Amino acid sequence: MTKITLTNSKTRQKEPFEPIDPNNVRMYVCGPTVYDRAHLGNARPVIVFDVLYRLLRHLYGGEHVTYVRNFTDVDDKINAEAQRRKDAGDARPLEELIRERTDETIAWYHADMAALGNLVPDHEPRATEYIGQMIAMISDLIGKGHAYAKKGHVLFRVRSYEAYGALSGRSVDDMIAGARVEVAPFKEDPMDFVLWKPSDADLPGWDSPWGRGRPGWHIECSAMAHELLGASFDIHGGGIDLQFPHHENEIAQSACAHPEGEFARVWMHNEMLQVEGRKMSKSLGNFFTVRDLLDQGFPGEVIRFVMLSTHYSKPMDWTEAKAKAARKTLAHWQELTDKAERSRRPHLDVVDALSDDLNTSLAITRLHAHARAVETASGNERKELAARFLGTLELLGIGEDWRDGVRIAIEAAFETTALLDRLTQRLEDARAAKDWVRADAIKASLVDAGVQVMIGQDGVKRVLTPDFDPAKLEALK
RNA sequence: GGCGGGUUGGCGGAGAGGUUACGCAGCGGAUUGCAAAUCCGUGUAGACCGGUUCGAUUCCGGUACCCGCCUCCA
Repeated sequence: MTKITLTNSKTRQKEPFEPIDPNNVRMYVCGPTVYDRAHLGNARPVIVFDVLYRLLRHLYGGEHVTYVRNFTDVDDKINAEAQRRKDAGDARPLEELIRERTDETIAWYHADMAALGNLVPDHEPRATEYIGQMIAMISDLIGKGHAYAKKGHVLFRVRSYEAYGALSGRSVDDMIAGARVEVAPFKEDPMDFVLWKPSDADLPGWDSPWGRGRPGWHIECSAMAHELLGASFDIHGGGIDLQFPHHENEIAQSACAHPEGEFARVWMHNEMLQVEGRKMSKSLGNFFTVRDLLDQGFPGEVIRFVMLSTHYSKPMDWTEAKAKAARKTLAHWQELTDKAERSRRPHLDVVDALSDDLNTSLAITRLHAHARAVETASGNERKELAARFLGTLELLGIGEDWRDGVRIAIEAAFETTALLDRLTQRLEDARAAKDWVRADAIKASLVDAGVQVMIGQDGVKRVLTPDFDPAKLEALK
């Protein structure tokens, strides 16, 4: 079987991947805080780890892989949004407003991530549904001397965990010297972090041994990962920005609470996304959500393709030029696989590329070669190659809705098929009559409306391009 | 200050210590009524300075510049 290698942040090395249990390969990826629409940067880890999920499913079997991605629905940004609505005159209790906000954000997230061609993980736990497990874990940590309660807070005692900082390559002393730590009077050590914090009356809270309060950010992942995947599991993923402090703290909590396990064996971090060479930020005016792009007419698949064209370990630069090129490539590939059946035998060299630390860029390179092979083949061989090509694309989550020909769907949607047929017939007639002036005029107007016209041995073939404008076509009646 | 990523031909972007990456664009050709699409061919790349080596863009050291994280952030 194909062997996977993955770069493990924990060891900073590319290592052969050996699942703890090949019959149940387990991965956990940090999901979104559900206070607003997912931005483009949020989409990168989702797409990257979706490809990993697909690869694992392909190699180990769909029923032998468990993928967990959480929703963080306890957070001060969520509280602030709910409070804003309350201040705006909504009379309902805050709890209800929060639930409404998180519910609607999760629905958006599902829609947007589906539009990008991502599979839904096997479990999508919400933090609020695991408060009991978090409280139990915190109590356990206190019992073991790794945490302490003070003034309604519970803090993790960083000095009690020797390996703290190993994942991110930092030492506690260096970080304190670096001085960017919050000093709070109730902390034994400035690096200690919050496991539990008190909530006043107008904040969401749960009863606990330390009074009414809410969990700190990091504990949820430790609690949910343990509940759903056990004390040891295979892969933990997320953005590189989470490496510290979030993942470092997760490790500390989980390792101390469950010393019998090893928590995550392999840690994977994707690099950040940039936009036209700059950090995406509201202040630079280049901030946009996935939904913004979709609404601007970028197909989800194009966004996905651009994301996969850069290796996950490198900064990814989103540019319109890349999107344009991706659109062109995908249009061609779609044309190649039009009406093809999907084979279940993907090309091995692409599987190999993905198995080599998820080298999606190399996988795409190899797909180009396969595309050419389809193009140059004919008859049954072409049919077979097209089927395998389509089956290979599935590993990248591309082409899943091409099966019946999106082209046909679009034409039907615009109710232009009949009109197109008529115009095509007119072109055929003009050609048959060798009336080149008329033929050229018809062709030019079709091209102007965004219809690609291809004249070959067996007549006129037309393909709708992304620039297709039904209004212009109507004008040709 | 600490930690990390990057620097490859016009643009994007990989692998490999020595033999063509690949894609887009460009150029030449085939094909075509003309086109489009496609196919074939075509690129004096590897920030800079040292080192290791028979040989480095690839390994090692240093320099410069760009980006990010260390505070909520994927």
